[in-house]
Amino acid sequence: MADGTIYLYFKNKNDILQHFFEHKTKSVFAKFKEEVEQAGTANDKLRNLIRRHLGEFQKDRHMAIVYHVETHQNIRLMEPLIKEMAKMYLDIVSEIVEQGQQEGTMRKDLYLGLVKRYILGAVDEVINTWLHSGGKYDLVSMADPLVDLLIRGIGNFETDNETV
Amino acid sequence: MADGTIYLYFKNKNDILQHFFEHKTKSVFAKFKEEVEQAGTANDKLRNLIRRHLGEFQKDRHMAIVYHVETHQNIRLMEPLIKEMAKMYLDIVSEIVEQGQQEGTMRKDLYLGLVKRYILGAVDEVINTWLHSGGKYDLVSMADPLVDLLIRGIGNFETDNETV
DNA sequence: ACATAAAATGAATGTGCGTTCATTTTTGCG
DNA sequence: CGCAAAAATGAACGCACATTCATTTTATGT
Repeated sequence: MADGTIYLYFKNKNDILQHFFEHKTKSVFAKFKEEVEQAGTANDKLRNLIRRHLGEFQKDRHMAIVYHVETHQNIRLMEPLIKEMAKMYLDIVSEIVEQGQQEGTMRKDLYLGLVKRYILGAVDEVINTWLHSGGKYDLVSMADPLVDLLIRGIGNFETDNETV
Repeated sequence: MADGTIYLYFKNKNDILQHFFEHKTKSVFAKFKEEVEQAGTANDKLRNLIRRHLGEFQKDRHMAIVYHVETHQNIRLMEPLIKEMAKMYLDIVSEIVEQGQQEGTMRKDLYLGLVKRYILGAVDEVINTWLHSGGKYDLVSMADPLVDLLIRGIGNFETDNETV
């Protein structure tokens, strides 16, 4: 494809990014929701979500790079779209956490906005590290240890009371 | 200051960033270490570290912006310096976690490399959200709730056995 | 096979940003 | 002051990258 060809289909670079993200976002979030629906417990939903999140970014490195550059730019070309994505992620996380709270498996005293940043931040950093390693190792294998951290934290709170 | 003046002191833009980060990194990590030394328990050290981390980024918005843009660029101008910073952060986190493990307040089964991404990712995301909000609210006030999440996670593991 | 429309091409142009350097301004000292 | 050295200036340059458009290539229908 020649340099100018793309301008027959898109207005400018911003427009290209806009359409690319809009398309990709729809497709990826549909998959996220699928994963969440397929699982029963909130913990399983979170695990599936993050596995899929890492999986999709591993599968499409170009998307991963553009996403990471764009979301951390000072002046973002696609501010509204990125905000919409953040909102969608918040919704998914909220749904999972609220279910977990009803099940009694997740804490009641959680500020959902912060939990979303806590989860998305950790996932993004894992992806970022992977990207800058040149994508040598399997990204999805990070999912389970990461989810374990997200749910249990780094603190040690003995689970069994069998200490006699 | 005129456009060209800075080139009397630095070779090029890369050189400017290099020196800026080198200087800033030294100063900030010195403060981090101070915070860690001042606290007794591992939990307190982590809380101090993150308070100071958020505090320093809040105090110097320009640094925060450049840091966030640079560390997420595809081709990073200062790859080695950024890697060095990541290493320093890993060292601090490792030191804290290892102390916590000896105290019995932190889990023994932790992969330190992942814990570093888990912590740094969450902190970075909190800063990123703050930056894109225009820095309207107090960033440091996020420290305590965030540390609580990092240590305890989002899972609900009843602490008291007084049920009955 | 030919005509016409549709699509693609890539050289040329515009633009923003990093960088240079001849000139101007400021500083320090007798 | 006066004068030389040091520092600062900002117009001008160059380069990378976004964009345009006259021309060429490909597709479609009769």
